[in-house]
Amino acid sequence: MNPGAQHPDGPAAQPLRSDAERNRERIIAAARTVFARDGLSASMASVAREAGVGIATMFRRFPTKEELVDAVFSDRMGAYADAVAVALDDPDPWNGFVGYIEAACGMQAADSGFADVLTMSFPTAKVLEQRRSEAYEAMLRLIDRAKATGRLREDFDPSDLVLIHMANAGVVNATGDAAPDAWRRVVALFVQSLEAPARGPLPAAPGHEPLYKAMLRAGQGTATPPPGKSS
Amino acid sequence: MNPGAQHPDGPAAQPLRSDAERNRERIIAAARTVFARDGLSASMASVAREAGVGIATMFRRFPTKEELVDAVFSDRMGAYADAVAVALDDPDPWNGFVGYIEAACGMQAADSGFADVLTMSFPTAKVLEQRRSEAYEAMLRLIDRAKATGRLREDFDPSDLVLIHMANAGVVNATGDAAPDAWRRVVALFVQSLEAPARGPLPAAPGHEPLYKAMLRAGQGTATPPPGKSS
DNA sequence: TAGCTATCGGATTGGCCTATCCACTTTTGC
DNA sequence: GCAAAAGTGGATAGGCCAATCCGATAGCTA
Repeated sequence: MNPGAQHPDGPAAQPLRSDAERNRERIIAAARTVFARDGLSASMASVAREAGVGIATMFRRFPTKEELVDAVFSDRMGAYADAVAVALDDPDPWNGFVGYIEAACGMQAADSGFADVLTMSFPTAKVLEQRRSEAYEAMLRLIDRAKATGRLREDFDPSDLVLIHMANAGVVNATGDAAPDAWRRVVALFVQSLEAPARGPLPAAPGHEPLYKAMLRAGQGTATPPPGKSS
Repeated sequence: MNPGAQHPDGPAAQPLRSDAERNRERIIAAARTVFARDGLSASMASVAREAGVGIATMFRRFPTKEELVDAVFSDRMGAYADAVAVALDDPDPWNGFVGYIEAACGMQAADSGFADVLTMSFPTAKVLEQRRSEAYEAMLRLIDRAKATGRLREDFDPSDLVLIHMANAGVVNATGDAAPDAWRRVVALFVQSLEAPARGPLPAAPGHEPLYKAMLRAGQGTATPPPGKSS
């Protein structure tokens, strides 16, 4: 796909040898499959198995799971950001807002790994977090536009979207293949509760810092199983 | 090896020796603590450690995790059923309904293990499932009453409560201590979307069988890590 | 109190996980 | 073609987990 330019080191720190590059792509493709099926809790070993490469190759290319997550999901997060952009183009802001929520939650339903990514934070996954924050900025505008038309309740907070993704992740993970469309009903309920006029006040939003801390903690957990943690 | 057994077989199939009974209580108390903190994914070994008993004692008393779950959560599920009963006593059915949802989700927030229990099914946990179905029956009446007053939307389905619990479990598990009250806001949104008149149609409810299958699958997973599962 | 037996709990087996090491193979540049 | 560099994957260490075995211990009953 792109010759140099892997992740953090820079555009072309050192082009990989052809077979190495091939294996790298195979690993990413395998991870896409495995993470989509099993979520981010899938093991590095299972990805290597799926890719048909040795465990060592896995760890040489992606020393931490965060780096793998970055490589696998940064483009999907790009698609997520695009969905926000599309929503911003909708002449009807409320319509755009609703369509965006449904699209975003649909992406969660289609990919367990991405469902996890949307509720976790990975500080070292630079590209991924960059895309995430692009999406976030656009989302703020989307929310403002929707509020301006008066169809989105005034007390809606951007962090509510994170909560919705956490809730949706819960539904998606719990139902899996057994009830693959259950999330649609839940999301529809959410959307209807967001339409103005509000039917009542809401408890205070958790605030960004605590939520970020929660997402961070969840992300850390993914990296390495607790080294020591007894009583 | 084990002549009588304790709970499911009857009140006192074979009274345990005093030290055994003491250990049994210690294990249950420890499990209450550990499950509340770590959810049902906590290991049997960690419960034994917390209880200060040997691993063997653990497995002798509770050969499967389901039996332990039964012993630990059947009384909490009883409290859950009581919450429904209390709600049924409320002169205002809608008020009772809303209070019940908030109480139930609050129980999830206060106990990660119980949050899991409400989204999983454990066929062999007889007492627990008995209580669950008692609660379910009462809940059906609660829903009918709330609908009869016209304040609960007509298209509300009993299975929606399961979905709400799955969503709430997602929020509770994701936020943890970092944002301990986030669930309140999510639940408030849900409640407002349930009040009549409905603001729009909903996608079809998933139906009980698929949801039950989902809960069953989740419960199975808890018992034993997949014996074999490669591609 | 004495002996029988239920019960205890550490050691152990076998599985899966993360992570590293090192002898062998492939690619690349000349 | 050929050698050096880059890359590969199996073996392996160390950890946690479920589950079982068996010598030691503690409770119960006569």
